[in-house]
Amino acid sequence: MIVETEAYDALDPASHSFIGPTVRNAPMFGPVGGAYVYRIYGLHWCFNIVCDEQAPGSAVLIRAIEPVHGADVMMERRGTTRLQDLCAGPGRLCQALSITGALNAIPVTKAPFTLRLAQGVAVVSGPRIGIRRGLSTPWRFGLEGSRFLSRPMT
DNA sequence: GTATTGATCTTCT
DNA sequence: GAAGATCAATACA
Repeated sequence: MIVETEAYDALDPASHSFIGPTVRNAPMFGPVGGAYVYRIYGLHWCFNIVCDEQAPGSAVLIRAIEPVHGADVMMERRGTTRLQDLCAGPGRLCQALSITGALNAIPVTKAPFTLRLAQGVAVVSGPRIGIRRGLSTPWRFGLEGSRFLSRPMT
């Protein structure tokens, strides 16, 4: 279950789409529902879902998930058995779910992806993580009280 | 517990 | 050539 996200759009200086379409960020300007997967710091992958038909260049970074199914497989991929360390962080969840650049630009509405809407969850917001001061908009969203966030929402 | 640093690739200057 | 939507190991308190 997705428990933490961050929002980016083309008007946001911290967004990859801010500079306009390039080879790397092309999926952000592609069809809504597409995956945007990019490498960061040379070794981790980050997974976004393209959104907002009315505003090209918009996407949501998935920052943390709560393991509900297949924790055993995730532990094997991540090399840890600590539940809180499995998927709490954009790079970690990609390793846990085996998301790589091979899935870049693929619609998340098709295999190997499956998305379902969560029911009755309370969402809170806060400043984004890892964005330089002044650019961190309050566009981070998390499940209230979740123990599986990459960082507390405060 | 917090702080620091290395890993190592892609993109843009 | 520098910086980055990060993580894990290490050093120290």
